[in-house]
Amino acid sequence: MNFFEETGKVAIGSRLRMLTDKVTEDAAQIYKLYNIDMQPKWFPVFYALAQEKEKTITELAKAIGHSHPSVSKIISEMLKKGYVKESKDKTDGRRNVVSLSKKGVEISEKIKDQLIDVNAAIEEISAQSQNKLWEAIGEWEFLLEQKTLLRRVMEKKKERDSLKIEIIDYQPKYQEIFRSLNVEWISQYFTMEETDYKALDNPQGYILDKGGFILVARYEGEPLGVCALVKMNDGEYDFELAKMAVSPKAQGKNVGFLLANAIIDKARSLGASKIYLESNTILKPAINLYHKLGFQKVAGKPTPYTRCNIQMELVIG
Amino acid sequence: MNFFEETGKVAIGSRLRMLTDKVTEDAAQIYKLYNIDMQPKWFPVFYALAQEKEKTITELAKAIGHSHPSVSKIISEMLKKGYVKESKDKTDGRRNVVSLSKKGVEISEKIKDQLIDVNAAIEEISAQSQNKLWEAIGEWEFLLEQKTLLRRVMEKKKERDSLKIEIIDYQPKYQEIFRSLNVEWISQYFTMEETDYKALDNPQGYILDKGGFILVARYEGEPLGVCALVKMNDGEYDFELAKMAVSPKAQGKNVGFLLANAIIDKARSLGASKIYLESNTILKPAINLYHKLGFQKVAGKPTPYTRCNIQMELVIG
DNA sequence: ATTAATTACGTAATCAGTTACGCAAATATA
DNA sequence: TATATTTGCGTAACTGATTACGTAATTAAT
Repeated sequence: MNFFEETGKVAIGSRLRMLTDKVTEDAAQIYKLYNIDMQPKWFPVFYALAQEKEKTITELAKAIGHSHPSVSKIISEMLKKGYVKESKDKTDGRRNVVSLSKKGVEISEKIKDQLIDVNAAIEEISAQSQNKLWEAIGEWEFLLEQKTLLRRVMEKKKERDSLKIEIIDYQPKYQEIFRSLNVEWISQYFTMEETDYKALDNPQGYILDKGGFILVARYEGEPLGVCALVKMNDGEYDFELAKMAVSPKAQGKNVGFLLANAIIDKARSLGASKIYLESNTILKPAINLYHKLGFQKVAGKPTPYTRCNIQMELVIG
Repeated sequence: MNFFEETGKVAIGSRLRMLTDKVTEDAAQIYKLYNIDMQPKWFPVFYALAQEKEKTITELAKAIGHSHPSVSKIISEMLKKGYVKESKDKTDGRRNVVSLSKKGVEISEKIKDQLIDVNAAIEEISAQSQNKLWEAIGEWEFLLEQKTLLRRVMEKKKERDSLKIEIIDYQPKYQEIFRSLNVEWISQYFTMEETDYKALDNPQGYILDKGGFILVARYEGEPLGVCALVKMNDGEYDFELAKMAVSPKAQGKNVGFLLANAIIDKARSLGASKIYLESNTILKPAINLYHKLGFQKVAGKPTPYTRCNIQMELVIG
């Protein structure tokens, strides 16, 4: 089980928490050292009020990055100590405008020395370290703002999954999976049609022998996606992309994208210049995928499928 | 009140907390992404067990840096899920030995991919930043281990206070404070003696005119500490350090140290080679101070004070 | 062999935050 | 003008941690 030993950096969350605790734990005693009767958790609110004089509960919450009930509670505690005073906003009766009381302003005077010393202590630690914590936090905040950890992990997962997916040529043993995967989604959203059965029951005769191709996507050896390139006897298009199906088991693994990409490559290698496809706008993820791949909406082509309500083409560059 | 604007770095605690929150908040969803039924708070325990196979509650608590009740609760939750199993230690009936169950081991297999991806995501963030958070945390942990934030702040306070303290020569207007500060501590711990009154009621005649000195420490203009150097008619010692008194108001401000240091300098500038003093072991802070200044215990000198149970001397280098 | 101190650990109470919810005031919309 | 939506904020319930405390087992000291 020593696999875990190599995955150290996932512990960054824990390490951050522990450091936060260590930095924070002395706070109460530091106030005592300066004879200031204040709870550490009040400080951000206090600080915000000292800077801005007047603020409503919600403004304070936003300023210090807490929820408003948290601020509400803190204010009621500080009120009991007489450090702040409340007053209703004249023009907006919902707002509770909070400001430091005379006693609060006195405390803010007393606290100055403490802030100077704490600041000096932190600067000392910074000066003694090679790596700048303050700046590093800033960078992490920025980077996580740009893209959350969840999103980054999702990308990494997709990347790694892609490596596990192999796209291979159709073989007769895949006829069953080719059929079942397609039947699954077609009958989920629509009903199977005559033309479907022709292609799915006899891919060899109906697709391959006519100059088309079928590709299969395998994930860890298991076939979980299929896609066909049907030769078209048409002056305009070389192939039709059809019978694309991915198992629900493989959802979110990028199988559709890899499969479609491979089939386009195949068409390109065969000298095709234009690919056609038919779909239905109910199938939003599919439409998005086609769009991402460069397909553009076209109209006017006759189709044997009743479920077709959108037609698209891709000009191969 | 824009003073506060300049004291930015005290906010390091808040910034750390917020970053911790941000890094942590996606955790639950990341588990969901991999279809792993686990609460984020279980992970450290899980991880520790995956590395070491068997551990008691207390060992786990130490390993993950939580309190033991916290681990106790987590284990009982994981037990309900069937991820761990408990068993009493045979040789020590108090110990609750915990290990992963079969189901737990299965989860640990499933979780590997997730760890790889999370790790990759964190490495990506690290690679995109100039400042190294991971290393910076390590340095801070080390530095705070060496000396806590509280201790550092205390030092800064002392430094700053020292600057505010001035040591000046005795003037007649300080006779009252010289008397009252000494009476205060003497009568708190002992009773005033004949010799005390002589010196305190008439410092001019009893100390200064005989070739002695008195120094006064002022904190923000207010006299809060006194110390005398009494000329001795003795073949061995030049002066006696006596009547040192610091107001309780100035406790913790290093006044005693500065005062004693100044009086030793005074003696040195007068060509003294040995200073003597008398005290009582009840007065621990005072004895510590004398020790810190280099005074050594001696014995055998006759003394007029009944409260004296320790005698010390300093050889001036 | 008692007695005292220490250790392991579970339960209870507490704490500092959160989310959920509901009321009232203000604002937007029909 | 009536009605719906949004906003401000307080209360309540929950969460993940803590400290405090009690009990039982072990170890040390007399």
